[in-house]
Amino acid sequence: MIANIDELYEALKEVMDDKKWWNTDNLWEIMIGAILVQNTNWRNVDYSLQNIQSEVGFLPEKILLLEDQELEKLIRPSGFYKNKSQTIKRLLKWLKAYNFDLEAVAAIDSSKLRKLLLEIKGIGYETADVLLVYVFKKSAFIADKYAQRLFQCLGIEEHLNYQKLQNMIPWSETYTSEAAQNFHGWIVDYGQQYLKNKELWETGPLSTFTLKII
DNA sequence: GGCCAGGACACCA
DNA sequence: TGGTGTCATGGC
Repeated sequence: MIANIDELYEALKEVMDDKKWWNTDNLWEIMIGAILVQNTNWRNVDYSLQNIQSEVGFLPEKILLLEDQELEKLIRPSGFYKNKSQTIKRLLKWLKAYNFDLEAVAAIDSSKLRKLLLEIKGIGYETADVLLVYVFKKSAFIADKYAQRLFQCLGIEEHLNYQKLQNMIPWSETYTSEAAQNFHGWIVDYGQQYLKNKELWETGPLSTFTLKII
């Protein structure tokens, strides 16, 4: 268990820019981007998002009307396009039962909503948490690869995976959705700047941060 | 030309 | 529960 997660939050806040992680307020774009970015470079995702934007403008009804092959063609640049196109359709079909009313879905209790999202094939822990935090404005700690790398660098000895790290973090829902977004965004940014290799890590401002492990 | 990028899943022991 | 192969593209 990590005892000073709040100190890490403050330390990141101190050294990182307060930029928005997504360049859009369109929740449907964020949702689809969250699926497309699975194990994929953001640049490639951007090509796909532009294709979807120009073809159907992120309207969920229109996306569901696309033939499988049409959707696959639009998202081809971001890779794994057969899997991802089906995941997008499954998620949108699930949301159709709520009349595409994202506010109604967001009203569902956080842990129940997480379970429901995880029942959708193609949505795993990370994507579910990203959707919770960025689309449904819930509070959660996103324990992605960059977070795992960061905590590994900070001295966690055992090999981490998504669940292990998340279980080590006593995440309090007193953190707002915005705080959860900040935390995640800062960690990813930090990872891209300072977690490429050991030498880089040692030049970073967090290399002297001391994790309290209990 | 090999390697990587904000995963997820089926299959196996 | 935990490890491994598979799904795929574009940029560096």
